[in-house]
Amino acid sequence: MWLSSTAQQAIHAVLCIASGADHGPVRVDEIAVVLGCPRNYLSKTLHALVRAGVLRSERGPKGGFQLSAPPERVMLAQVIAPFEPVGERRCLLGRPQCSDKRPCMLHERWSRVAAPVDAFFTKTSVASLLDGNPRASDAAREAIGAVRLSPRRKPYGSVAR
Amino acid sequence: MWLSSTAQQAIHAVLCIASGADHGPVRVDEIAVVLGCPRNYLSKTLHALVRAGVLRSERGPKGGFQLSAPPERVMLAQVIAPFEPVGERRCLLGRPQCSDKRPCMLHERWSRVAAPVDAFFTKTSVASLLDGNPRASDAAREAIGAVRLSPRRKPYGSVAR
DNA sequence: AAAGTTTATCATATCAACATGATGTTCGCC
DNA sequence: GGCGAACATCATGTTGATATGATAAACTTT
Repeated sequence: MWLSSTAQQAIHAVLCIASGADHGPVRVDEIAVVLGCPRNYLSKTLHALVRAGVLRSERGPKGGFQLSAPPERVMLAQVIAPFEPVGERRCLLGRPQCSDKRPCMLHERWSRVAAPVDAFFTKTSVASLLDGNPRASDAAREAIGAVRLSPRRKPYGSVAR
Repeated sequence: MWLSSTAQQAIHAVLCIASGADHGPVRVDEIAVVLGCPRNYLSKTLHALVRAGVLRSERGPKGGFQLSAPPERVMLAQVIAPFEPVGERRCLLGRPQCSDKRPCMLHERWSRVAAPVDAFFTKTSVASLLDGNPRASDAAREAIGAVRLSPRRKPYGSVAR
């Protein structure tokens, strides 16, 4: 249930990128280490976010990924949209015809529960996650593995594992 | 996102069985026609529900599937449990360590949205879906394809498509 | 006991998500 | 211009959910 692992990866990566923004672009390899996920697969995921207009990427030295808009304006829904249908109507029985007009037996009750979930994704910004959350701010930041890097130019391939 | 197609199938099938209860056991083939799904795959799904204690099955003529408890006591959570982790803690970032003690940046906000979803599944009974729902009762019943059968012994293979 | 109906199960096929490795492309820097 | 750093992409592999077809097992009726 819930999000596919790719969508989770996308959110996690975007949070990494946003939290490392003051150091300039963040590289795939850094993110991959933090997330503990395969580099090339992550690369594909990030590129999908570039195509979706959420991120900007630059190649070459000093390259990497950045948010393409201030974090206040980047919503979780945008981040997971390329990987997961967000507001799309889903019937718990899988009936394609299911709608407000032609509801299934579960439709009304389910809608009341599902709507807040949609709202969560469309209304929660990346910024609100970074600095919002008064309690557990530092702990969570640590927990997520905020990119504290960054003696850039550290010896290539020195994976902290 | 949401339920796997197998879990949807399970809910739909259980509603069929419950709504056809007064005619005795409901056969796989009938359900398969209503759901428009492959017979053998459905059979496997239903058998999983038998193993889970949600259904009882009988073989041979006059056989089929029945609820193993009155519909008031069969909750949706039980129905989807064999196919989908229900109350299991899920972190939006996929961090296994994520918990109330060691929350990720999203944990608290997400929990507030996710908890009602869990509650929906654990608190909604099959019975409440069949007769509850004052409005749209008949329409929904029709829409779901309630098993109105049932001149049992209708010519085998007469698919109403 | 034989025939017919129904669920149970096994072997296998298909497809999409997830993942890996090799190679191409663009950029900054000397 | 040439080198190396970084993203981009391609070909391929792995895995699990979904599906199919054949066969076995259990039951009812006669």
